[in-house]
Amino acid sequence: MLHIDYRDSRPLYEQIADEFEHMAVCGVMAGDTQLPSVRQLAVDLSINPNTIQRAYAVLEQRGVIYSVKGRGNFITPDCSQLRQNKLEQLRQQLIDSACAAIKLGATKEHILSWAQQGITQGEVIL
Amino acid sequence: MLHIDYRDSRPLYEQIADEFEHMAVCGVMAGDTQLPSVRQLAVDLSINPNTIQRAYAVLEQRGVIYSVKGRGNFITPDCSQLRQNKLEQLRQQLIDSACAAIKLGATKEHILSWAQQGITQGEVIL
Amino acid sequence: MLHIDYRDSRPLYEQIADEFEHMAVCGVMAGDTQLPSVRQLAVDLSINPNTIQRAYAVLEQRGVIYSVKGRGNFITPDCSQLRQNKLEQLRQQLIDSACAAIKLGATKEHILSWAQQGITQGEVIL
Amino acid sequence: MLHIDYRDSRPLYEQIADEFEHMAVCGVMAGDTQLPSVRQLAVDLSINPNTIQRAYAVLEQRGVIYSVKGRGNFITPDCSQLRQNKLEQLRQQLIDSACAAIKLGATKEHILSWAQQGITQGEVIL
DNA sequence: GTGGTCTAGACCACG
DNA sequence: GTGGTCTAGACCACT
Repeated sequence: MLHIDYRDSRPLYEQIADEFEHMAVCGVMAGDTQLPSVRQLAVDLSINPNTIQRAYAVLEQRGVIYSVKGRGNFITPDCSQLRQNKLEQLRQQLIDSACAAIKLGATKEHILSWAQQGITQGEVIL
Repeated sequence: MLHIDYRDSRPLYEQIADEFEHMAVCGVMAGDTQLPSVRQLAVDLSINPNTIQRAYAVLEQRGVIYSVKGRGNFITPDCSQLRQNKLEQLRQQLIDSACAAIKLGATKEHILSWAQQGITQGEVIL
Repeated sequence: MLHIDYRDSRPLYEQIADEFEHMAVCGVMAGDTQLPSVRQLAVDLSINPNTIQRAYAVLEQRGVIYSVKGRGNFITPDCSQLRQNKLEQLRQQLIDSACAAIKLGATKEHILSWAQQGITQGEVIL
Repeated sequence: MLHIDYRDSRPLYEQIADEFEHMAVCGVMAGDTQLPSVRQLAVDLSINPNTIQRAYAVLEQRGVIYSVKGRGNFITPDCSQLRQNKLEQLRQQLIDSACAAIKLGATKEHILSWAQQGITQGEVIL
């Protein structure tokens, strides 16, 4: 089940889109898997169908899903590109953080220890 | 001079506040340095004074500056706390990036190399 | 066998109709050739018979096929008119593209080289 | 004034977006030119503001405009990339038309004459 | 005043 | 049943 946080400053449609993108790119939802229908998800989350519709439109624009009129929305089969983009984004983010921390006086050892911390944290959950 | 980017999606007041905070926490502006007056900065940037006022309010709320009625706004002298907060924030961000990248299949070596890249990048500019 | 692309944004009935029209106008299917029955094609493509029915209706309306009650659907023998229409359509499309490209600053040489490219591409496949 | 065609099968928001994109890429609207406000254009065209809003969202996603909260929407200054994309699109379209026409029996001379026709048509209007 | 988000409800096209 | 478009009107954030 999706988790929506009304106190989050991000719009609802973006939260929903991000959650599905995460599931798609992580392989939790395989290619060609059908997403819940706009109307069904709307009642499940107690959210207006238009908002769900918008979330799905965003996902289609991002290339995460494809939509077929009269049939439904489905995960795009080839996710390798999506994963690459996501990794590149994370890479840039990590570099930026490290760079900024150094400028604020963090030592090289600090940074590497944080990175190590993130690594073990990521492996544990696997 | 401050740099404002109208094409940035962030609100103007936030851009201005972030720039001042960056200068304060990096030591570019020392403690008790006086900030430009609301009106003066407004005409310099060709921006509504209300926007500047709000930026300063945000900075005061963040503890980056203090304001003295009738005199002006000044950088908070003790920046160590601010720097600590900022570093903690960067640390969490770096850990999150590393963690997420691992989950997407990045290797331990990748992460450490990226961190190293950020370190050298940060040192170069010093 | 017909090729259906569920990720295509065009409706299924249109994809099917276009494929048959293409085969008819190119001579791949000769005049009076019988098309597969609605029910048969429906099971072959795992598609709702209504969709096939609609595709055939579109083709009949376009003049590409004729239907005989109780016998089936057949390619219209005289394809010269269809081919003329199609060519006229392509001609207009090509002129429009060239015209628009010129307005955007493309040179006369560019256009002619593109046209030449299309020509060789079309001849190669023959 | 924009021209909206209710008999066009394309959605209204797409018609509006296309018209503005055309004006931007052709230089009719220079960089940083402000577009009419969402509400104003809505009353001018007697169209719901949401529809205009969506058209503008599409344009922003395409990189044709940028939007500033509280100020308005503006044409993206650097249009060179947009023009390149548009030209590449026209190029592919022209090649496809020529290729298809050849396959339907058009002669090389036909194609070149059509291309020439498009060229002169484009130049005349300049 | 500006743009952005969300809700509610209608209508159409597709399968 | 499905997705897609449009209208009407509300509320919020920003300048």
